[in-house]
Amino acid sequence: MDAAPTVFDQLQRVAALLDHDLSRSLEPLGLSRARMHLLWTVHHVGPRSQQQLATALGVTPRNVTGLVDALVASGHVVRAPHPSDRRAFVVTLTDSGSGFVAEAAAEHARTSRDLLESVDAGDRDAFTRGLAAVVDRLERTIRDAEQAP
Amino acid sequence: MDAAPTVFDQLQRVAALLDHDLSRSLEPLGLSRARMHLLWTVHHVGPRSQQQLATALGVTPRNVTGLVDALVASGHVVRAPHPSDRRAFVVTLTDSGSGFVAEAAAEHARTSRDLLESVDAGDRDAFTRGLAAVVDRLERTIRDAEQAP
DNA sequence: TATTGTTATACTCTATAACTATA
DNA sequence: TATAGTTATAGAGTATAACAATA
Repeated sequence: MDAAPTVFDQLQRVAALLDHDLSRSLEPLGLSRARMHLLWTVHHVGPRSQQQLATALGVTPRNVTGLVDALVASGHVVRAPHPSDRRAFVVTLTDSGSGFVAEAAAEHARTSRDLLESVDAGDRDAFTRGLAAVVDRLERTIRDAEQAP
Repeated sequence: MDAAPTVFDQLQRVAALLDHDLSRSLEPLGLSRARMHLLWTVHHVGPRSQQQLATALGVTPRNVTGLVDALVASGHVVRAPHPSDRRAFVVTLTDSGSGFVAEAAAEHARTSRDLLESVDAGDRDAFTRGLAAVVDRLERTIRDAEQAP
């Protein structure tokens, strides 16, 4: 018989399940994780140049070109001319793109409520605090690892 | 100013951070996530045929062919003849592969301990219970969604 | 000279379909 | 006939490098 799963195991399991759940909800709408991520980022930081999006997403500018191409083709974003720099485009959500992000946000809120309700009422505050602490610790670990390579 | 992050947001953040951390630790060793997943699976379920690995990993047999090819080339696994079915191979870890999995397991244990220690001592039990409840809920949600498509 | 986005090229992971050798 | 694994082909996501237009 196996030992009890560690916190790491469980968090990995959560990651896999979230990924599975997200992909499942996105697929019928013809949107991949990477494209949704770009859509989501544009929604949250506002219309930006492809360079800025590349930085925000942590991928190369070339990669953003491909993702924006696909999202333009599917009608979720448009490339608008940059007001002061004729080399650059400003990537902006269409109504369709905005509606899509709003729907996704609503579903996230639903899932969030369900997940929190699945936690015993007396454990909820401690769980929430613990989760925040874990996020902090992971962020710090990664920052440290990147600063001293 | 943004509202406080939801449980969903935080779990997604954890997923992204874990992914980042794992990729970072694997890259210098020349192992991708997908290959490590196969290695890990062989370690946990024991030497298996490629068909069985495909089922365990939730990918196509063709995909397993490619991953095993790469892991054979890097010396982490070998294809042994199946004792009773001459069509099949049994994928087995080499010493190098086993050593690698052991190292990864040790690092996971370390990370797990660090993460749990980052949670306030009084919150730890509730956090652990809450995490288990969330995993259960996610698994149930996905199972339900797959049974009634 | 430096930056923005693109073309060119390549690699990994993934999938489906057709094929070979065995069962 | 059915199964195990492979070849053939395709597509998404990612990367680097070289190049055009513009800053």
